[in-house]
Amino acid sequence: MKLTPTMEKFILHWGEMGWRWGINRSVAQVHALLMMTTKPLSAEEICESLGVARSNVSNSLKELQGWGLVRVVHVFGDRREHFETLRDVWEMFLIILRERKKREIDPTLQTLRECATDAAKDKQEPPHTGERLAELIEFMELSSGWADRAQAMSPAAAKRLCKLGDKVFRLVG
Amino acid sequence: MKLTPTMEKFILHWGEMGWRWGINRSVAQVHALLMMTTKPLSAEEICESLGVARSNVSNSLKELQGWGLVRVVHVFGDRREHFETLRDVWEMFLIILRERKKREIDPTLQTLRECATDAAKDKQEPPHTGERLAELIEFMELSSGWADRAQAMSPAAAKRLCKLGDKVFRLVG
DNA sequence: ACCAAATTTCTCAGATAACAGAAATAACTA
DNA sequence: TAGTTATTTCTGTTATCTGAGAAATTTGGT
Repeated sequence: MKLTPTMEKFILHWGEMGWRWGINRSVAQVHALLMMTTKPLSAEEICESLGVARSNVSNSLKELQGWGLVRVVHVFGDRREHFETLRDVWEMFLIILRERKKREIDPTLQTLRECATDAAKDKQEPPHTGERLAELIEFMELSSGWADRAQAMSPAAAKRLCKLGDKVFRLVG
Repeated sequence: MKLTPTMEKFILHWGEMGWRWGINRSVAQVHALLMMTTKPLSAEEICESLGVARSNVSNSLKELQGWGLVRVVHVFGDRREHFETLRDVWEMFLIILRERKKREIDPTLQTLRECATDAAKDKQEPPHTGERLAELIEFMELSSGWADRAQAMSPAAAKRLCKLGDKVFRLVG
């Protein structure tokens, strides 16, 4: 698996971007590599292609499987596990949306609600604390609702919705 | 500026969440603190409240001003600069959207396009590389378009759109 | 111009995360 | 069951990030 210059460039950039969004660089790079290859790769091949340690690849693949972005595939005549990522960008997007909602929005909403009830009980608490929290909660609840509806869509429907473009925004002038 | 338990809890959580999205913990904490206070705070006060070094606060505030999330305010009879964040969650959201688009989506789109033209030139490049890149580019372009339209909205319009909820999704069945 | 206060920049230490390599475990084959 | 290969877990090192404190600079007042 010798990488072409184009692939290298893409992998480097994807790693960097993933990192900016709180994803480990190696994890993002493994994902990028799998996106660029059609055939499933063994851990060994990923390792060689990216020039990172075997153990690192193993952990990155586990992480990506945890996100549901990478699947194990078996190849005839080969004991080793092979790995592939989803081929549909839209499906990937919806999965990431679902996971980040579960991992970040839901817990945040819960914390905010706890804070709000605490603030309501505690007489020491200045009144604006509750107000600010209420605004945040409203925002997060609406985001949460959108995320739920979005992830309930098929990838094709998501694509269609995006393509509607201006029509959607015209709903609110 | 003694913090109430509720504020502390919120600040800790916001710091953690910001960190998961690639924002420095202190930066997110300063932001959280400013969200929870109505009156503008001096760097000194922020420093004491959060128990971090003065220099750290200085840098965090610079970072937040770079995002456009924090503004300098002057207070009568006080030489020192005071800081406040936006009071509207929706406006904050739109600003973050705009910034992240500028910092991450736009450069990614540019890199992807460069990769695509490189791949088209290079005869060594397997054909599926170009196909995959084209899919990614389409996705990023649509995202980019949505982000542009969203950031062109007023915060109030954004809120209205979110509240429409199901109606939007029914556009695509 | 000088002094004092405020702010920023610089440097360095500590904490954390990333990663390589070794060791251990598991899975398959004969 | 022994031997081989694949995979994971563990451990220690390296790199990176974070943030404190000092030093330098800027700003404002007299």
